[in-house]
Amino acid sequence: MIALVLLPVPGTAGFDYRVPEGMAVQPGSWVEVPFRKRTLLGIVRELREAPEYPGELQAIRRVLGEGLPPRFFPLLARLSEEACTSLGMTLAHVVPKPAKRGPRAPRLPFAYREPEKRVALTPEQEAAAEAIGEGIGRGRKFLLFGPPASGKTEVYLACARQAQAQGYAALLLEPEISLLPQLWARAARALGAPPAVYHGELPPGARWQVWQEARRGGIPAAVGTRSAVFLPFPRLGLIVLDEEGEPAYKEEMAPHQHARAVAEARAEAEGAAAVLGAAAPAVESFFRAEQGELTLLRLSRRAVGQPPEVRAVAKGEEVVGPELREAMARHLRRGGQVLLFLNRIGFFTGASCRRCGEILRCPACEVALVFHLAERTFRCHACGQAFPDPACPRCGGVRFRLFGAGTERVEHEARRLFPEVGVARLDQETARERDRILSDFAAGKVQILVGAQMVGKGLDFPGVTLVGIVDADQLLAAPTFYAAERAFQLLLSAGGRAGRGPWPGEVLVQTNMPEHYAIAAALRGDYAAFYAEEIKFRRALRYPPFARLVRLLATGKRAEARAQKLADALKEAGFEVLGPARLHPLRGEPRFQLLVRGDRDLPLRVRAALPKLPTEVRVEPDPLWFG
DNA sequence: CAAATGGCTGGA
DNA sequence: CCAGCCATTTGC
Repeated sequence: MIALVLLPVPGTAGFDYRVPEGMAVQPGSWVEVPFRKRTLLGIVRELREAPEYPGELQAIRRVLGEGLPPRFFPLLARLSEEACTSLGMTLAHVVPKPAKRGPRAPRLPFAYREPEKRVALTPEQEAAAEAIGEGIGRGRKFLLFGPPASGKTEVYLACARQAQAQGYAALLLEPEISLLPQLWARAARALGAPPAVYHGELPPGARWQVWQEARRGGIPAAVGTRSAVFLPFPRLGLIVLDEEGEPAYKEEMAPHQHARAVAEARAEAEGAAAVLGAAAPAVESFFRAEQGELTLLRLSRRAVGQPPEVRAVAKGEEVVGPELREAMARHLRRGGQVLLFLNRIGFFTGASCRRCGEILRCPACEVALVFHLAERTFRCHACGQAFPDPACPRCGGVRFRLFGAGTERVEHEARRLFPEVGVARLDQETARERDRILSDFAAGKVQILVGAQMVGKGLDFPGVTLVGIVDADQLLAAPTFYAAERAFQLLLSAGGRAGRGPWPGEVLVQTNMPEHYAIAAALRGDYAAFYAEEIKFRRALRYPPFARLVRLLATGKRAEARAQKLADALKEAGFEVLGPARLHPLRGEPRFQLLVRGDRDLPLRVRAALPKLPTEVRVEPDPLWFG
């Protein structure tokens, strides 16, 4: 007997190995095999009578358990092909490896108390849950569109209960780990038992254990992040993507899959109902709902609290301008809590030489260095290198004019302005203490919480009455075709953190472009208005959903020549190619990027046109970022 | 991917 | 003429 084994090696369809007599191997098994002078783990793709490989075969050393039910191969093979990577590489990233150490209990959510919530559904929620319930077992796909605090989670949980009642598993996804504890706590109560937890930061033992349990059919419900979208439930009834427009659902590593696409493919293949939930859906998803590819379900109003009052105020020289300061004072005086949101970390975000004006940059990455006060050092945010004592590369000067504001500076400002209240900061730098910070905030030990990304989303603190967006304009400058969509999403969801309790909320947006359509629509909480403008722009410039894109990133010493060669070859083959464009180098490595534009089957056509690619070129279908 | 191979440059 | 460097090929 011969086994075709998929190994974590690029550009191969697998390797033939002999199966020793009596060894229990089946498609999907993890096996240990000799490979050159080392030992590798691989997954058996299929068993054959005769080898395809003409040479001498080696034998499988041992079987380490079951990895993946074979019915998943076609989906994963398609994702691999679209990203021009091997199925073996994809499996190595997607399927947890057998863990030697005994499984540890998954680390459970932080210990703040989940506030009691009303359980009865509104008629709208009821109707949505019913429609989705009918899609269970039928592979239907839904877009659940409702403003912040309109009770989407209640609908998800009602659907999960229905799935369970019919003997199906329910999978509930969030874009970030930080959002899992609340969902987990609510699901535990709504479903009568705590759901399993699965995400990329689980220790290997726990990962393996949860995956195996799911495969054996022993898990009725799970919450997780994008990596959980592959959990191999034998009977999957429901997959929910909460905040489906969040870019965190897109995997950065090959095969660069989007959890939404995987969820939909699984819904089609396994008959599960797929629910994409959002207050600000991806433009692409809303468009698909309009086209009838997704069933649109609307929740029209808040089920909890009342809509916040949202205002734009001019962004002047000060980090926290006078209006925002006044509003903070007012809310704090009344006992409210304040969230301040800024999407950049560090203290000063730029430095220029006092003698010659040169901007201080990372010598290996060319990006502007950011000053961090706590560490008393400049840092490159591309490669992470620290520069405690930089000198101007042009004139040797050592005095700098520091400018720009990151979360650390906002925190500092908040402490200076309101010395009598507790201030905390939650961003990448303090993420390790996330649980403690959020518990302190929930307990009222902290009144002002300053944060980046992770503060804007999902968190549900009834005491928050004021949300301040420190710099809305910066969101629009991102290097992506969907900067406006992202800005709208972030403003709306950050704003949705205000007024979730009994007290009315207020949102202040510091901006110098209050008339920009994304900001203006976000101020009114008007997705329809935003969508109407954005879809015109996408159509005019032929961006998704009116085209698909594939990004090719060439790195290494000969990146430029390589990118140019690829561009020429693709143009020759009739593709529409944008670039090559030079990106800032990373750790001294040059990077050049191409974008290819085309229709539905673009990734496969690109793949067919580029039979063998060097490892220094990565291919990313449906990219979101071009930086 | 990491190791092995093959083709070219350059040194004496 | 071969060490050293690169790009390319190979592994089963």
